[in-house]
Amino acid sequence: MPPRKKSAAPATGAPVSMADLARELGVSMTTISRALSDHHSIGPEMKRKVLKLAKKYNYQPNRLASALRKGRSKLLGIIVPYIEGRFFARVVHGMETAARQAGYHVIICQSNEEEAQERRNIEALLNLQVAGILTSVARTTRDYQHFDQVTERGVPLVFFDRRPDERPVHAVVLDDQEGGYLATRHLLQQGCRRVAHVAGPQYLNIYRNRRLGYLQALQEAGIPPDEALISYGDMSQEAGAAALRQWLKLPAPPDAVFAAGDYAALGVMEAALSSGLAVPGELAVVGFSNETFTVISKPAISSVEQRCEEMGQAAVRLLLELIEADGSVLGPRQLVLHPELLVRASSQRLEVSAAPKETKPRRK
Amino acid sequence: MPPRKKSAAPATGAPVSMADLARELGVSMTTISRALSDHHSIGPEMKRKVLKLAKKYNYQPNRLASALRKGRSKLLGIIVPYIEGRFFARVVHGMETAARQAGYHVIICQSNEEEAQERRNIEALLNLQVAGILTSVARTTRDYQHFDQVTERGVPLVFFDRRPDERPVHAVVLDDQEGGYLATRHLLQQGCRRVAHVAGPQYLNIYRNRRLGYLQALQEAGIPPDEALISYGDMSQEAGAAALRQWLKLPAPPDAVFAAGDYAALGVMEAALSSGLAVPGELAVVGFSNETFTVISKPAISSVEQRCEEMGQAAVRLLLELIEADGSVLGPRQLVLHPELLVRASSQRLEVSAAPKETKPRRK
DNA sequence: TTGTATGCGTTATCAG
DNA sequence: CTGATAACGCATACAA
Repeated sequence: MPPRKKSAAPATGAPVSMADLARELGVSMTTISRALSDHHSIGPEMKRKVLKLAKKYNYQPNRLASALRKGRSKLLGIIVPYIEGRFFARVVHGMETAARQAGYHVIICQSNEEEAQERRNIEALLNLQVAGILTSVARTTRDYQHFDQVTERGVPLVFFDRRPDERPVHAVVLDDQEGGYLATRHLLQQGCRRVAHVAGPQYLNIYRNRRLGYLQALQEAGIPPDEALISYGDMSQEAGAAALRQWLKLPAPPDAVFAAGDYAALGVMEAALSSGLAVPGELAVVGFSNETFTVISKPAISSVEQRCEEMGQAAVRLLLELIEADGSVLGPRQLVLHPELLVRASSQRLEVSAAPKETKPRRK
Repeated sequence: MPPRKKSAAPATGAPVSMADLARELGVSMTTISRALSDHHSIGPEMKRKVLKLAKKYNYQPNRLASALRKGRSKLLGIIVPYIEGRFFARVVHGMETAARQAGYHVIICQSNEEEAQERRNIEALLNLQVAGILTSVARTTRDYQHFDQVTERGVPLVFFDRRPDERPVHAVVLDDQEGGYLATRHLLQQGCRRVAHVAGPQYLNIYRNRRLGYLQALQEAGIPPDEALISYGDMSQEAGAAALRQWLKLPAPPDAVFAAGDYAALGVMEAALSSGLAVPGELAVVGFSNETFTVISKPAISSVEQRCEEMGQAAVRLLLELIEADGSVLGPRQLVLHPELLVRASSQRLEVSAAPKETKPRRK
């Protein structure tokens, strides 16, 4: 192979290093390094010259070398259960945007909801010397010591949406209870008196909290909860439909349903319509997650918006704060985001006088 | 700060280096390095000892140092216009999966459809010494020299879905023309004779090709194309609705519509239904992209599935091939994936005797 | 204000 | 089969 040329020349796409620039200018590498990082001890004269030459040769710093030297890279690791769902895709969108603005880049890993994969991802990210890690715990994770390993190594860790319970961790979460409360209260305000609930797996805190919010709203309205009106399932469309069919057999069937997920809400609604029930007239329905199809379905489904992008951005901001604090942060930092109820046709019983369809039409 | 301890001890989460292991075992770093990378010139005895110690101290290699030394990392850069859409999220899912299986990690960047951002992303990825780059060109990109820069630096580059026209690049794309052809032919086979087309911006090759497929099917059936039956727009739901309203004013309105996107198809369908037209009875509709809502809408919308995950995996496989070939690949490598028409209710005019709703029910 | 020297953790090239 | 040594490109403590 051809020997390295003496004078820096961008003939081919050859990478130019600081040493090359130093040689060319007849100064030391230190000067170059300082000039490029805008160190105060460099004369404006020199600075100009260095920058000019750097531009001329299109100098590009080797971030890896820099990271190796400094012991920390400008990389953030993200571990999500899966990326193709709408929720995580939107969160990652917010994260990438916030990270980029701060000069960081993000490495995406998927755990596929498996603890073992999560463990491997953590290890790999640490080996890549990431500056911090953002993660949403896999469904199957029961043991959390691989997360402890992260903080023990001095790498900041922020959980988002799904966090380990009862552990003092940094986290950004949605107030799911508030979401459940808002949805249920809204149904009660529409005049409904027997509000049923399609609940998700209770070992997941998000579903537990949505259910708590449901109960809170009932209690506030002085309505005793009725376990017969709560259906536990996997939140699928079919689960929602099945739940409704059961409820219709009751002596006093519900006049409203709050489903902890949009697919279940859709299932409820379709089962209702095909049983000849009017929606929202005889059965009002609210879902959760603001999936794309909620706007499109007939009638459009009211739903709780989770502010995914904000969650992503907030998580990155918190992580960067921890990174810059460099271990001097004491207690766990928590950030709770507030959900937003989007009222659409499926729950709109009372005629709203000249009001827009969605209470807060913030989306484009 | 406390001085580095002499003997490697995992008291805190202190990173253990090869030097630590070497000291502990009383051998040289070279031996450690070789034993860990399973070099042939290391005795099985020694190998065992090293591996045991590495496990004991939970040694983790510093990938950055390795990459710096070898001049290439195990990182792949991905640049997508945006990650939160279903299409790119699914593609990235396929990419991450394939990359992980090969021991690589992926860095995600978004261009936000802006050429300037695309340029910055490329620069940043090169500075991170990625082993290769996967990208889908931003809408606004007119100048391609930032891509040339990548290959000039010796870094393999693979385009997916959106590729620069007329340039000899490595690319994995969907056969959009075939998609348009399949959709249109299917409508003709259903007995439709006046098939209209909602087309997208023609400066994007994907929409151009879908339109070509449409024309091809017409020609094959001996039906002369009618420009009055082609509507050009932004593929929004409203654009689809507007197109249909226009067509209904024609002396001979269409009896079928192939829309180059699902949202437009939905718009067409809803406009038709609200004009009292029966779907598929009086107007058959086929969309493109297999969006989630197509299954959910009433009637369910027939659509062309793009095999996003396969595209992502294929792109990664091609990229890895180029990386391992180390510049010895001559001409541009092309890979064309075949779309799949999913026939649902919106286009099903003829009764299919005891056939499943979707022709090839491959999805779960 | 600038330069010298050293090390970050790994791998490759020698020589033994 | 193993070891000493020199890089990779950058950043900093220290000296001038």
